[in-house]
Amino acid sequence: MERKHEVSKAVIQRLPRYYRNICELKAEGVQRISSRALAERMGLTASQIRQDFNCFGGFGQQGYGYNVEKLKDELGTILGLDAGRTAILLGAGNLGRALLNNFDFSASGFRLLCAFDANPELTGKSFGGYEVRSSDTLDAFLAEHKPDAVVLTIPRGNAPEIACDLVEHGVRGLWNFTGEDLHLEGLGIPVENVHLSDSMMTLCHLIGAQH
Amino acid sequence: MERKHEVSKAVIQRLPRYYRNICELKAEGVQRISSRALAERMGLTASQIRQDFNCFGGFGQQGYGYNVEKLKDELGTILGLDAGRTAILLGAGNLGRALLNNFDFSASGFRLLCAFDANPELTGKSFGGYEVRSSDTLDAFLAEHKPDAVVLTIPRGNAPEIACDLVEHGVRGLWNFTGEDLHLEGLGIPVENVHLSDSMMTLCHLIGAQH
DNA sequence: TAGATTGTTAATCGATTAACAATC
DNA sequence: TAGATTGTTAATCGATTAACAATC
Repeated sequence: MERKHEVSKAVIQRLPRYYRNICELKAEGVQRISSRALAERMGLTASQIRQDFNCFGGFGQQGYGYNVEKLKDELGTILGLDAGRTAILLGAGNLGRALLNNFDFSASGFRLLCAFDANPELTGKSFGGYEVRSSDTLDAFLAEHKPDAVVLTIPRGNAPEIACDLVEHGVRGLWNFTGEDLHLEGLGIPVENVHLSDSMMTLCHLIGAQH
Repeated sequence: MERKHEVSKAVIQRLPRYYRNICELKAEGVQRISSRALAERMGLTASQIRQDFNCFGGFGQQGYGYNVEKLKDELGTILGLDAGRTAILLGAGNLGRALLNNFDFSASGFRLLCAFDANPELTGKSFGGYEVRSSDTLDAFLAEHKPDAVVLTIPRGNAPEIACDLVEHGVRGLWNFTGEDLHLEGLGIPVENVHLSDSMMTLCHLIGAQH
């Protein structure tokens, strides 16, 4: 279970997809699966799957394969889905409200505590069951509840300053939708910069590149 | 401008990010930039940038660097943003409506024609200026307007069948939000499978992996 | 036991980086 | 011209695949 050396970024980025597929298998009632069968299902090679899993210590069994239930638990633990992480959302505009209303935070390992917005008209309202509080109360909230992560759905502009400020107040990770890439790896703070348009542009390119 | 051999997936996935940064530079009034300066800004190496750009033919100038305006145009053309692609959206539920209301399709190279939904209560309504039509009229619409891409925001379940059906009706690319990975590369159809939760799970893992 | 499939080492492949001649 | 910076080839690095001994 202890990982040897550093696990490469390529492997880590495949973990959620593994987890998703294993959850599907479990839902389908499958109890065990070989690297070969999983590879076929996911469009990977069996070798790669075994290499990837072994970054975190072997949890298969020779001659048998992988127990689906156990694998799901192991992957969930590696991803930290059971670590009880907490998050808040900053910026309850269109995008922020869409996430509050629709995104299943708990399925991604986070308990969302509440949202914050500078617009006083939103204060006290709720979306998706999450209360919007005044930005004025943010610092006090951070000090008291120490959320692990912040979902940044504020407009771009002063995003870098706000991000630094959050980190200084103890925030340990950012899910950044501002459109402005943030890089706090130097501070040891992971950031996921989300750019939906990147994937749509890639599609645009690939459509043109069709033979 | 003609590309030699096949351009690797790694390069293609960096294109939107290049484009974004070059647009920012142009907005800042910068007229030329060297691979070195761009590398510093983006956290890459100058070597990689030159290699990447040269996949599509050199558009720099020795001793000078890259002209920002020209680079923006070249990257835009490579991405196909000026190719006049069209798209429709299928499934005007919460997620579909959030995209209709908020996502800037034209900035990603697509003119969104309209949306479709099976729910008759939505027929005729508009979101973000896009009309929702009855799914019953979809096939006729596809035959007449031949959109290049479909934004799939229907619930998962029969997504694979619907995807195949769309492709048979001439659709050339999918932006897939159903949560169920679609792989139509075998048919030569590019698909962008979007999983927002993957990035949130990765963040969850990385927060736990902090030293 | 025999068959199957893992864990792990070695080989291959591809992508990134370094170096430098070409040239603006 | 001299200086700067590209385009491109060669070297390095890392990730993927193949192979196989270990073992359930």
